[in-house]
Amino acid sequence: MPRVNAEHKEERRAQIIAAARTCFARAGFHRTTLQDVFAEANLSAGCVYSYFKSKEELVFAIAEQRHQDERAAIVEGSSAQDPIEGLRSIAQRFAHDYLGEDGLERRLIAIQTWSESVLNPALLASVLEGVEAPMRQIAQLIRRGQAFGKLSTKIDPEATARTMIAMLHGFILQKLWEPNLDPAAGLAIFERFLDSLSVPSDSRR
Amino acid sequence: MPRVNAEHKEERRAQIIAAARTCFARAGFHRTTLQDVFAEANLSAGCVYSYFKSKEELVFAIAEQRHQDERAAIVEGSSAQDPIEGLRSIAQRFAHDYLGEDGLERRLIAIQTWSESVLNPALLASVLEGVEAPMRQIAQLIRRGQAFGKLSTKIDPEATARTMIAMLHGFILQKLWEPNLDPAAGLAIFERFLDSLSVPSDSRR
Amino acid sequence: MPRVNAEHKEERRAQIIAAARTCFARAGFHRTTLQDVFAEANLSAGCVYSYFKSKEELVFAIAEQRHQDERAAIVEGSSAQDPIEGLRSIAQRFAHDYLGEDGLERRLIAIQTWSESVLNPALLASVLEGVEAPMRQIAQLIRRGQAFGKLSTKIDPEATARTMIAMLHGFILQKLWEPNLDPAAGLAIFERFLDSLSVPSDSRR
Amino acid sequence: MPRVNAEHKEERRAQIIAAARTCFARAGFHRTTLQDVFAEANLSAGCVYSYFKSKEELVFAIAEQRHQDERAAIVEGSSAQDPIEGLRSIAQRFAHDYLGEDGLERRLIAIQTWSESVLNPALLASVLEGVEAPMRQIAQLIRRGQAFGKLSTKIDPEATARTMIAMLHGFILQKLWEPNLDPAAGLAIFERFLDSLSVPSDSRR
DNA sequence: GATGAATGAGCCTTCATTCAT
DNA sequence: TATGAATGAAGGCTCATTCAT
Repeated sequence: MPRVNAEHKEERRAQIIAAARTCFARAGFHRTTLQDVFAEANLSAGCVYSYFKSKEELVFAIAEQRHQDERAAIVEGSSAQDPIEGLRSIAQRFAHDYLGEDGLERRLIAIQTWSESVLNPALLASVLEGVEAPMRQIAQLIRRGQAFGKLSTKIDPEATARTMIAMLHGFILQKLWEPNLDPAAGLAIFERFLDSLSVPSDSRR
Repeated sequence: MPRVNAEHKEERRAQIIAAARTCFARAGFHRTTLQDVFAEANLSAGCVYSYFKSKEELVFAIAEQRHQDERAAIVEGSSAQDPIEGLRSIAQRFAHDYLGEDGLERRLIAIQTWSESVLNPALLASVLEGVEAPMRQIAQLIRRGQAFGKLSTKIDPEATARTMIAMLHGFILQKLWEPNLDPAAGLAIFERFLDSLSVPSDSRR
Repeated sequence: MPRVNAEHKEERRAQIIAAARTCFARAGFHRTTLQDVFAEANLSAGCVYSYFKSKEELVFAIAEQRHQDERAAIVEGSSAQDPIEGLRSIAQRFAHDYLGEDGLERRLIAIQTWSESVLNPALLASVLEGVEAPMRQIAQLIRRGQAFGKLSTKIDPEATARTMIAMLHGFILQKLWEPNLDPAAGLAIFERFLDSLSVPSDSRR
Repeated sequence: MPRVNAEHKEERRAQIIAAARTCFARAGFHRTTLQDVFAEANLSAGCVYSYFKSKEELVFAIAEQRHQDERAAIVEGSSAQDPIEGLRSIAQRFAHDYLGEDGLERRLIAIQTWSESVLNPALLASVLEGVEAPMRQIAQLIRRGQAFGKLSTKIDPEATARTMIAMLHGFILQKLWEPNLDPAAGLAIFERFLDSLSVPSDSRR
């Protein structure tokens, strides 16, 4: 029995995924050949194929990984005591990860995934879950904010959450198109948006 | 006679672009083969090639057409007397075109174009112009609204315009992922957002 | 409209099939690469693929062609007045085509087809029809021979036909294994076999 | 201890050959991958490779095994006192092994081997020996039958033996194509054929 | 001896593009 | 101008074989 265990396999998987992310971010899913990935990962075709049985599966694995990361980000925010702080925390976390200077690869993978998802049901399911999980958490935080009297009860938690997500996604696109865009301006708007949802008496910051 | 030729050429171009849009919406840029387009357009390979000298050029032409349509939409909105009404009009026009039930093809083409643009400088230039032209118009309307005392002078016209666009794009993505999504809820939020930008005394509608 | 008509297409098809037969006879279905066929046919990959949409289809087309040829051979024999002469004629025709010195390619294709047919239902159907059509014709001739009092009524026409086919196939195998084998000896045996089926009074030759 | 090792090695070899036969019968030589064989044998790649140094060698070993079995069958028949009984015994033994309901795997291996042998000199040598050894034995029996006055001296012992083998092989093919075929009818014909070779006075059974 | 992860040459197939008619 | 048969480079994927453990 060779000295290869589950841990080694997990490392290889990660190595392949990392290489694929690099390639996909550089050239997109379709323009990236698997040869590119093999070269980037320093692995042979056969080896990569023993971990992912098609290019599609590799694409899917990368989408899944993205959503796992996002879920982790949300859990953090949801644990905040103050729901407003929770919202702010989630927004900042996402803004940092996706709009920050280090987020380029993430952004590039994101848009590829979005674009691919509309033509690939399996990917769509993954993207949907990745979008809806945060949406539910945000709506939940809003509801808690309303219960605590900190957010206006006139707003619809679901629609508001949806809008927040829309703004984030829209900013991701803009940051891709204009790499020098300062995400701070966007965040400021977001704060103002949050404020607009707050109960009048509570105008702050 | 040259007029007839020019007209005929323009018709053929339109016919090819329409066929390509249909194909691209159905299967994406990369999964669509030019033979698919030839079949959809009922034209031969050679004929299509005499109008577009590569697949890339066809993709580019479609992106351009998209932005021409959008520019037309904006001009309408900018001509409104009341800047707030102008903003609302632009928002509704975009919402109708991109979020309505008939907008599916447009949405599919849009996301393909966005995704492609980050890897294709020529396309990026086209997309950028298509995004920034509306943004400038909206910022201009906001500035006029501020000048008329209808919008708070505390807001940054550019950042706000950027946010409006971001929300629209984000909703386009969501409508692609959840085709049954009712954009009305999102629009309501948008209205509330607009309201939040208005001067306090002026709470309306 | 280019100067290409149905006739031209039929010629190309034949050209490809001929090249494929040559390759398959030389190296077998599995060891033959399509590149080999392209080279032998002096055609590009794309061109061949516009006539046969997979390697399997090419294999199938060759099996079909074989059976069409055989059917033609049978029709000849069936038209003979004397049923015994008809049987002899069919046997000689098959012996000439499959056991003669020019029949090497045919034999090689035959055994490849047989071997492949047991693992490929579509091919099996083709082979079965190719075997059973002659079998039916032979049985029919035997029955006519019995009716004319020239063949013993004790023999089962179907089983006898089956046995004649079995002998032919078996000789094809032997001729493949021993290329110098003289098929005349086999034919002589066949004659003796025919005699053994004849009514006693009629011992001849 | 060396005895144990040799025994163990022989067992492993047999285990591998059995697994390979199963796979080859299921999918043919070419469609069977060695990984299929590893799985069927429950052995690792390295282990199998220490017994057979290539796929081709495995194929060859299987062909050899087949002929060893056949030789055993013949020895039995040759030991009969009565040459006619000896012929009948050999025929029945082969018919049972290759045409019986349990003979499917054997038939499938046989046709694969035949087909492969025409393209593989080493295999051809093995097949030839496998075919000619029985043929010689049968011819010998016929000659004994003639010497004993039980078979017509007009027949050519070699050609007749060859014909008997041809019939058997032909029936094997037919049984592969029509699995429900009852070989009894064929055997009856064979008996009649044998009878036809007998001296007239001796019409029996 | 046994393991099985890894290798990489090479196969089948696709499709953007060309050009003789 | 229009046709569509033909091209051929290149991509996804397989699988016989090796070798460090």
